[in-house]
Amino acid sequence: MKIHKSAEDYLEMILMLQERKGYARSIDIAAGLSVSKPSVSFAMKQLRENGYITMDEGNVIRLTEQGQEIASRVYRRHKTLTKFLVQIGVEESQAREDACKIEHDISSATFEAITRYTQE
Amino acid sequence: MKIHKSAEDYLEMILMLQERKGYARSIDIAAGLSVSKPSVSFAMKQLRENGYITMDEGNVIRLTEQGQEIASRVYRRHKTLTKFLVQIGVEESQAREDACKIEHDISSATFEAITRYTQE
DNA sequence: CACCGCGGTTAGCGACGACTAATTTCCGGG
DNA sequence: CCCGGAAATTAGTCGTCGCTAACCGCGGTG
Repeated sequence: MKIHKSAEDYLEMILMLQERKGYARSIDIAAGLSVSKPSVSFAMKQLRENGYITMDEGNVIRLTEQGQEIASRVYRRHKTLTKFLVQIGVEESQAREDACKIEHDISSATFEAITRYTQE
Repeated sequence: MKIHKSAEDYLEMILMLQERKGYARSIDIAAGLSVSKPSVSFAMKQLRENGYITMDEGNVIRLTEQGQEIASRVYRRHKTLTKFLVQIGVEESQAREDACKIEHDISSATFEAITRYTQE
């Protein structure tokens, strides 16, 4: 399975919810990403079938090792990009919004260059 | 009509071809973007119907004022982003590739911040 | 003059990701 | 015990974007 942008977004949101609330359910993801419940349901089915997440009886979603890896990578990019944008003068919420889109597109070379810049 | 990423790419490529070769035909666009002829044909139909381009009897494609505006904006972003990435240490061809994706996503606020940075 | 190739187009198909509407399942309170 | 609400799912639809196969029209050349 190839991981698409939307799948990365879903995995990232699961991680964010775990940090923020301690758990993640489909409904929370729908709210967090402003998509409909069925969209989340379908996406979770795909992620489940491909071994990126598990769902227990209470419908709580957990990341598998594979899922965790992707989620972490995307989330790290998200934070770094946001920080970078703020640093060059973009307003916080705008920075977050743009980071959200860019995080899926850039090569690791570019990400590393930005990381380097941000740390200076 | 809402202009999508793909439409932006087509318009940008038309502008690039005009600069590089003096004219743009569907077949050149297909080669430039690595897509099939029918994909270009269909895209040109949309752009034509929505007033972004014209095609003369020789099938040469020209940008209308509206089309020119979008193409220029995207192209400007493309160049600025590439320059920026190279500046922070990304290898040229990688920079171009990443710029190609980012150019569609960033807000004007972010673009302006990057422009500012690049000029310093 | 007949043929071939190039460029463009039409028709038909598939993947993906979103949506709405409707159904299922479960749980807590009256 | 029954009902209502919350969460998840299924079914069905749509829009975007790509593709292949097949066809059209035109111009140059043997």
